[in-house]
Amino acid sequence: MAKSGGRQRPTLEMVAERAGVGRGTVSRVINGSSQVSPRTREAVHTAIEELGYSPNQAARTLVTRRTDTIALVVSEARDRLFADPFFADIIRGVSSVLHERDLQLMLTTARGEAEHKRVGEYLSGSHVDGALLVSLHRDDPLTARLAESGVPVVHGGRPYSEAQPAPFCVDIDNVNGARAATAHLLETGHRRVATITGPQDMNAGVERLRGYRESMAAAGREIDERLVVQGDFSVEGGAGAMARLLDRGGEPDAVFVASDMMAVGAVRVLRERGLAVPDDVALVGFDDTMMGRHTDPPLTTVHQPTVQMGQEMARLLVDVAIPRTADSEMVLLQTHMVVRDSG
Amino acid sequence: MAKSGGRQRPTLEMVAERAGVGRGTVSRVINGSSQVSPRTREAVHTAIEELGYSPNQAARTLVTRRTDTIALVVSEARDRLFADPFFADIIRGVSSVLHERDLQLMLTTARGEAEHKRVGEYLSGSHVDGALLVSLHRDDPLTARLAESGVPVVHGGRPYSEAQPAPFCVDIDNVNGARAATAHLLETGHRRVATITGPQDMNAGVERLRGYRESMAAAGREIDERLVVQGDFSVEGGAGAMARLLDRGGEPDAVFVASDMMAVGAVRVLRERGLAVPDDVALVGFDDTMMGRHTDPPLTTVHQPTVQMGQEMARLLVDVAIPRTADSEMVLLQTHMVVRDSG
DNA sequence: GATGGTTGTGCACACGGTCGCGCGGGGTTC
DNA sequence: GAACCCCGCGCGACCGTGTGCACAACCATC
Repeated sequence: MAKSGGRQRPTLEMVAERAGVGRGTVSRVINGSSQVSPRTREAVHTAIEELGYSPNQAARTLVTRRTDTIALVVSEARDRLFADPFFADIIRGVSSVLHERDLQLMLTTARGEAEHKRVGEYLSGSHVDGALLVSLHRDDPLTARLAESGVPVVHGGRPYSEAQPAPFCVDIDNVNGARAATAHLLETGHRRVATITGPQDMNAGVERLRGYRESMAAAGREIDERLVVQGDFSVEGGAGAMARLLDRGGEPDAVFVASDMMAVGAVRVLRERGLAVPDDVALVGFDDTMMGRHTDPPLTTVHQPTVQMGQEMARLLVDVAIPRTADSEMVLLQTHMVVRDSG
Repeated sequence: MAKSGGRQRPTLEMVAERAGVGRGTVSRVINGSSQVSPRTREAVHTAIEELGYSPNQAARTLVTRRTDTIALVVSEARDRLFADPFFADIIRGVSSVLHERDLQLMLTTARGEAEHKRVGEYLSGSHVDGALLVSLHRDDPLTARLAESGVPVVHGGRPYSEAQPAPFCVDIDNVNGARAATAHLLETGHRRVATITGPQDMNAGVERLRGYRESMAAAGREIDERLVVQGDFSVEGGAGAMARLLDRGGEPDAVFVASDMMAVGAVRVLRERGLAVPDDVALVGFDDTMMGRHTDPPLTTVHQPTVQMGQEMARLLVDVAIPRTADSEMVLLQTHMVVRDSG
């Protein structure tokens, strides 16, 4: 077409012409700038400046096969996704590292067979240099699909099953955290310590329940199964679980709740029933999200370094998984108790 | 490992060969599939299936100049960004619309001259089809830069100054919302209604203050300037502002707080000083984020349709700004009061 | 059976970079 | 002063896809 439109984006060629050099030289200046005289470089730089040139990523990607883009895939329905500050913190951590490295962040959510298929195809299409997978459930086929197509992947939290390959993985010590939380409730003199678990098709949910059981066993307590109810990490799920817990008649005087969001829901239900926190029922959460700091009472909880988890994931992907400097690496982050007023 | 070095991504050419047709035909089948016989199309489709072919986005972008990717740029420091559930809701709305349209979401944060320059260059580099700008401050040079380079842009919230062009814009009626909140406090019998404002280098901050002033004027109240303190939309900012408000001695018995996050901070400070909410000091927030629902007491606030705002932004960008079916369009969303317990 | 119209397909160029190859010229060494 | 090096740079072949254009094949029409 004719150059009618006027405002044409400048190309390498135009920069080269203006600077009085060849395309290749301009390219060299922009990238590694290996072998080029200071004088020429200067000329090229001013030409770039004057034209307001910026390289066309598509053209570059076509030949280098690098996109300088990382995908963050969250396996949740969109409306649940951002309801939990946990994800916000992950994004924050990931974002900060990618920013240092001059990489872009692509945000994707997917839940269910169909969407996972779509996302899998997309990611396999060399649109991104690698992918970060978060919040995987048991039946998520994404892991296998990506492994097959050779896309570098880092998992946040281990997949549910050992069968799913996760050579690169950043996780927190869920078992230990849950153990500490439960132990805290036991040590503060509570007789009937219940738990509201996370979804049992996620590793984090399973492990936090295991920690609870281990801690109870270590203290020589039998577990009344009426005191174990399942939630889904959401506020409403927590509320529902707490209601069921009370209705079952196990008469808990303390609850280890496997996420802060659920704890928020639990507190609401307790208050509705006229029960005081922590006097009638003590509560310990998990995650230490912003929510817990500002509820009433402020939540005693297990701090997990969520932002750091995002950072480590990004680092592992960019520094190890993509360059393939190792075949596998696992980062395990520790938790610690944050004692506030709820338990 | 680099096993199967032959594991080459299939190209159009390979598909064409397998289907016994020319490259062009395959391309036609994949895209508009305008003029191609059913028999040929079938053959091509099975060839695609068998090879697991997926088009190379970079090559396609290079010639079509379309990336099928939209950028969401949040003009805040990264650590403040996701601390506010407001942004989470925006992302949720944007994401849902983009998903329907088969578009990808690129997430970017930028604060300050240098970062804005970088982001501006990046976005001008035809890496995305358009951009969504959120949380602009007065001095943000991004708007002008992008307008100049011809990148389609939709603003979330009007820019601070009329001088900054924002042909496509989705905003909420801040003035009306603030008016309603203030009026509510006046109508419930409060004598000395103060306000904690948002940052005054942002339009939302300015307008919510204006709504407060208008409402006070309409009720015939003089404004004691000791009752007007500035916050920054954050929890800590709200806490600091509330402390200053109390220290100034204006003796407020109610406060319109220009964001829920600040209200959370304000509640904390009031409690620390032994003041009851709402009995000693009533509070009305703004935003109606998840936080406000679970604080104690639950926050009376001005609901703004944040998710919908994200959706409208995405729609406006994709349906109007990018195809340029109109030169400008402004969407104004209404707020409504949500009366809970804090005021 | 020749002709015209229609439909479907192959061909080749363009998109804007990267990178290896090869060359010219200035500095060094005998 | 000539031979040699090597640094700095231009040149052109790709990367994989979209698309206008020419053309072949087919059917209908006279």
